[in-house]
Amino acid sequence: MRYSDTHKEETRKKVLKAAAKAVRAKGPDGVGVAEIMAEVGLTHGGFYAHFPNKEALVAAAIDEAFGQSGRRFERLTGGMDGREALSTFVDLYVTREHRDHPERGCPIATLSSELPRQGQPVREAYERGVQALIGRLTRWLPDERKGLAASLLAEMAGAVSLSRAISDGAAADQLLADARRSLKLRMGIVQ
Amino acid sequence: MRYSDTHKEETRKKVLKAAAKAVRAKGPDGVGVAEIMAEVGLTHGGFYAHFPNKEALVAAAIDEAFGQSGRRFERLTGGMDGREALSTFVDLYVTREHRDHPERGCPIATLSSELPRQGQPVREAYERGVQALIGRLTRWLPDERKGLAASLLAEMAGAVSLSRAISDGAAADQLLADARRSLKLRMGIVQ
DNA sequence: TGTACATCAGTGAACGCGCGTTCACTGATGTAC
DNA sequence: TGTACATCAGTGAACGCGCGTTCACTGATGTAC
Repeated sequence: MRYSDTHKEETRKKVLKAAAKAVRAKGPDGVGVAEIMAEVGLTHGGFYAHFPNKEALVAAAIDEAFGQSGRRFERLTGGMDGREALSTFVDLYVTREHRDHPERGCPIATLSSELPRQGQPVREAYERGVQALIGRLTRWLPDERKGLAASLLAEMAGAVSLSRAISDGAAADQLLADARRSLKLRMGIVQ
Repeated sequence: MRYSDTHKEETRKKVLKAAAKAVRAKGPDGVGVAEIMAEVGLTHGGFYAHFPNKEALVAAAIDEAFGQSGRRFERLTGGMDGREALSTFVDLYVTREHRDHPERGCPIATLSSELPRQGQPVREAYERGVQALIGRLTRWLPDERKGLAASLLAEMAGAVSLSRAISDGAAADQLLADARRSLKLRMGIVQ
């Protein structure tokens, strides 16, 4: 063979990472096959040796994006108890930093509204990611509040999402601060 | 003149309404000029007598969509005091009905994530709509909670948006019920 | 009153462009004999 | 050991399609004289 045994797999991973980045930054419809391949240093024709079509790439990219975010949060909350982990999570998620950098943020805040209109494989990948995040929050929550995970996640994503529409920085900060306070109350972290 | 004095204005309004419907159902990038004109019974070439370009149509359609929703909520809460209006609003907004029918729902829940990536005129129209809704909520809230309007709206839109990603109907209903309870607590409607 | 001209919403062919997808080909290397 | 052939990731031209936009034209009616 012309290339090493792992070469093809490595190329696929590079394509996937470039696609995950593009999906975060521009949404599922903002990803272009030729653009992604060029970013990896290849031409568009080679794409179909790795993925059957664009939709499969987008679905895989969404899995990858959720995977990246998940691993990041695992790393940042590793060794913490539930209470501390939740508090850290809220303080990382519901922030000006997250508002201002969708390209490295949570896929939910970036994709929520347009995802219901995507094809089934893409919607399934998205739901897998959402459920994984709900699972993570559920594990951290005390027994009597475990059922709230989904609605807490909705509040977090909604706050970041709406804050991106508000051009007045101070008002956006206020929104985020109010959301953090509400979330921590609901989680039982503060009174 | 071949047409009545108001004919052109009427046509423009029909185009705008069709566009508002399409924007709600398919997002800003799902609106096609030819499709919208066909829906009104015209051909695509005539479009440019009414709008300078597609972006202007989308921006106007978003204004129109927010206007429609606003008038609907005004009608449904007319004559109520703040407390009752807020409660009614939450019970209309954070529901399975709204989750299942984005095409007649709030533009925020349908557009939030993709709007930051739109051009300036579209983003401005969206922010106008968001601010109008925040204003409406603020008027209804008691003095000591007025600042919470934006974060309450974020929680409502986030709940509807995320519930659309959850295929298990019972889990989605639970999310919405939890959100309604949290919202009414934060509004001071229930304890 | 009649005729020539202006007006203007709407028509539909055409253009340009981006983009997903296909496909014949390349060229380096492994394998069969 | 040498030669012919198979393999396969990647190339790049080409195709089809959708879509926004342009533009010469239509045809009904109002207006000037």
